[in-house]
Amino acid sequence: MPQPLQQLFSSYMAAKPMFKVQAALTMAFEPGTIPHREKQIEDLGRALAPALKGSKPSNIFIYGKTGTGKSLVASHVTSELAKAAERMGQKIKVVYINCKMKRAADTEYRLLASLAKEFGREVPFTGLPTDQVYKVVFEAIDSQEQVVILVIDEIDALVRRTGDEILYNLTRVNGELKKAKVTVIGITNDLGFIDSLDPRVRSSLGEEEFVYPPYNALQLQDILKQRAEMAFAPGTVGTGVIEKAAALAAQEHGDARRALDLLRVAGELAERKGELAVDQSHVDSAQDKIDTDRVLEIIRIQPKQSQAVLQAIVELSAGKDDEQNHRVSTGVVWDKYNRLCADKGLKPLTQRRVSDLIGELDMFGVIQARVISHGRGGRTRDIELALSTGLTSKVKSLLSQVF
DNA sequence: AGTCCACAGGAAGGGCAGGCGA
DNA sequence: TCGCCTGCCCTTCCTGTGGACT
Repeated sequence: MPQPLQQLFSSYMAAKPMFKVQAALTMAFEPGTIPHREKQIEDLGRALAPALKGSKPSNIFIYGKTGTGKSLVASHVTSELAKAAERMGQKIKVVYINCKMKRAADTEYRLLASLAKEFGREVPFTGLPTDQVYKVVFEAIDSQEQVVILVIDEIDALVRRTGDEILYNLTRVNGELKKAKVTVIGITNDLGFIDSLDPRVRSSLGEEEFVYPPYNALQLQDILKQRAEMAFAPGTVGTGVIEKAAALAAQEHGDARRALDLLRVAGELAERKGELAVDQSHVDSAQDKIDTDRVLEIIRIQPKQSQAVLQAIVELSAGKDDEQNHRVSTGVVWDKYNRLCADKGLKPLTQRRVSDLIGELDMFGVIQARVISHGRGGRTRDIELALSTGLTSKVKSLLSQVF
């Protein structure tokens, strides 16, 4: 092995470690206390307390933007509840399901299959009629006297994909159960979500509603201080680092997840450079790195057709500044995409489908597509790349590897 | 006020792969 | 092996629409 590499490894091992417990800077980590969510914890606890007497708590809906502590509070309160129940000899089972988890709970069937699994029943990945899976799940739940608290995180993702029938069925489940009782806690970051539901589902699921406000910069600082103390070795966090990470995250609608990511990545960058402490410049670099990594990862995992649509948009945006300065509309993208497909021997999709793919890319934040009417020029989307110049070139080289 | 464009976007359904029980 | 069921991706067909133009 070459000598420089040996040196690198030795100095890496000799360096004082920056992190004590790096996991403390992730959302999944549960700190003992949750700052600035005392009221929300108490409210939720109060709402769920009837379960300790064996009665069914109201169904609950929790709203709040990303990183406002919804999932954290829900998991904290439900696990404390489960502990209390154990102490008091009451049977409470908490099931947490995240609907954004690919291939776990993003369709009605998969959600039911995951539920069945939680209760120790195996259901094949696919193949069974849905009503049979419902039957398996209901039987499993009703196998003993218990209160089941079903926490469905990112519930809007599930409903968007599969419709609200599943929620209707879940909220009506109590009529069919003899021994067990089921309470549903729905968590979403889509504030308009409940309005889009069937009125019957809305009234039964939204028996209690809580809205979690975003954190402000000062609150984010408290959260970061608490986590940084657990995560970093003493004296490794420079002055102003926490304040800066908190301020940047507060600009993005008070997202605690973002704040934690910034701090963690800043620490990783500093450690990789072999520095003794994190300083404010590392937070800036972390901001860039997080954005870049997220976008590139999204693009990388897109299906080929979606990548081809993006490639068409990238090429059109590149030619936008010179003489033609044409609008990039759905039709223009579709033409370009068709030519690209012909070049690469890819079977082109219909305009209808491409229109949906454009919508998806917009949702991911890779492009910006606004529906706009040009009068007789028709109604279409105005499409532009939503990437910084540096990122655009990285995206280009990523796409050129694919095509 | 009416027309008309270039789509948006909803609804229905086809075809496929994965998986079941008979 | 066959018939049946599912999710997923896609096409086909359709109605709806904002605003420039007549």
